[in-house]
Amino acid sequence: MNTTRTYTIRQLTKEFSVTARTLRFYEDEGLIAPERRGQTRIYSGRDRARIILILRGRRVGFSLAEIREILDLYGVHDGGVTQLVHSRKKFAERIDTLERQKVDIDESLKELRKGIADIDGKLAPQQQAHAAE
Amino acid sequence: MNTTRTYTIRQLTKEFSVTARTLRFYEDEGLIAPERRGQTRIYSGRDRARIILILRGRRVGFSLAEIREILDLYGVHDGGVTQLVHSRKKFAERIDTLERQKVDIDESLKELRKGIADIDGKLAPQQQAHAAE
DNA sequence: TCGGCTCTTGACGTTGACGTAAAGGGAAGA
DNA sequence: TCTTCCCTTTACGTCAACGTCAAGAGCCGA
Repeated sequence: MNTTRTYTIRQLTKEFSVTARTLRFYEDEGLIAPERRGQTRIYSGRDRARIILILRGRRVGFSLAEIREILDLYGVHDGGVTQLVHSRKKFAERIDTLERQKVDIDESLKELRKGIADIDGKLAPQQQAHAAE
Repeated sequence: MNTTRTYTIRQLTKEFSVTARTLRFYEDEGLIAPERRGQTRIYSGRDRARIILILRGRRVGFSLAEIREILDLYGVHDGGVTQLVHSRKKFAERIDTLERQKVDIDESLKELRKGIADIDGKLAPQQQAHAAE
């Protein structure tokens, strides 16, 4: 396959709508480690995949420290049983927080939809044909 | 009903596991406006309800500025049609971002569960009875 | 009356996640 | 060769969301 495909920093900034500063910052923080051609960074498909995970983790509210921890977990699939059990626990913790978060989101959605319903009620006291956008 | 029930700052900090500094900060930012008995803050049931909304908004990743905007929307149920339509649009925007966020969360959950499955695979190559915690 | 507790208002400090400006290198096209 | 990009590092700046003193007021039981 094209596991040999590489990317420049500029390509990735455009693809993901982030600045070069951001990608360099993630590198400083140890979240990615692109190779170099001379000075210039060369991002592999693996780097790109990690960036996708990082950005999604960010969108769901994880801090970069938490994201780094999760990324590290994916790498530790060797190591002893103790390590594996520990990693499993960490994964389970993240799953729990995300599921709690889904509940919060559903609650918020309920509130917001109630807000819309209230408005629609005041917006169409007599008439009827004005539901969808 | 007991709409007359009031709360001290200390009670609320304990109930919601936040510091007094946080509640005062939210007041400075215009998110709540408790009354005063002399110098001391007296929180009403309505204040408490707003705090619940604020904390939940925070958990789902809204900034305080966004939360304040949403809270303001709930107050503007008067005003002209233009206002109402504008509020409705804002509500709809928030709903959209939350639904996109649910997708992100589901994606993350899939990844994390895959991580657990991988670990379980390496953790029990021969034996079978070792699933739940 | 005196600690001790909780409340208050400043006001400066901190942390995370970058933004932004300065100064320079290398390649490519006019 | 000169200008123009895009790349780099270094380093100080910024913004949100509080934390952390400092200094003082009010009240309550001993």
